[in-house]
Amino acid sequence: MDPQTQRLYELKAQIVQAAAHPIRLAIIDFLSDGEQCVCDISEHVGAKRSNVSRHLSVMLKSGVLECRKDGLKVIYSLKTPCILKFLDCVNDVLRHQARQSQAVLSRL
Amino acid sequence: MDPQTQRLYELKAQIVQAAAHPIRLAIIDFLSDGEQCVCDISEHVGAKRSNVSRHLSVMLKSGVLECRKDGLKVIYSLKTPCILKFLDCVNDVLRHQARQSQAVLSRL
DNA sequence: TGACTATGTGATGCCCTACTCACGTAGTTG
DNA sequence: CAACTACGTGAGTAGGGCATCACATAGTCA
Repeated sequence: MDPQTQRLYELKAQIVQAAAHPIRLAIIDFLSDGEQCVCDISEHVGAKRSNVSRHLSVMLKSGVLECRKDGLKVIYSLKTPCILKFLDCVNDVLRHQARQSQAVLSRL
Repeated sequence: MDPQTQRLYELKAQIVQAAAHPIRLAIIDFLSDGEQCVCDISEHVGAKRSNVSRHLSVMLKSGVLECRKDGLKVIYSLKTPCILKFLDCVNDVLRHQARQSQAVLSRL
């Protein structure tokens, strides 16, 4: 595999990695309804502000989110609508697995 | 956030995590052309067999891949076509970022 | 049966990530 | 200015992921 292709996979992996955590998935889901400040996000996902802040910075860095300041608050929002399609695909996979599990169990 | 919702996010994160690595992305891409044995996968992605074997088992465990034995070889394949849509979405995000970067640079 | 091939796996070391605490900073409000 | 709020971040720690080596296993073929 040539270096350029490898580099491309690294970039893709960075994006996927940005979503590969329960809290981060919950944040993305929450933001799909519209922009939110850190304190509301923190309360919604049930994690400490400092922790949420770090997760947000990871997603910010990898280009999944963007933010703006509004007085004291910092408002985060999804940067691309693509990321939601992304999650739909994950749901598809999960449903597919569930159906398969059920098919196996029905033979009992 | 109630425990069931949280559990659901954990399941989703496990699937996303299964794809969140350059080698694993390369493997998924390679398998989109059809099933392959470990040795061919290993050669294609340019990683040691033992390492590839571990990556494969991770994706197998999280339901992204499936496998069958054929003589000495073990043949791996994608379990759900959904996972390819998944990667298309990642490409969308990447392209989106690239356009944005280019838009910024064009102002030089 | 003995040599060989393809694959999986325990053990190890290293590095990265996630979480928490404590503190600093920026902005608001009285 | 003083108190307060919202947020980010350095330090420290625990845990997990990844790559590698060495070895075990299963199957093939002469």
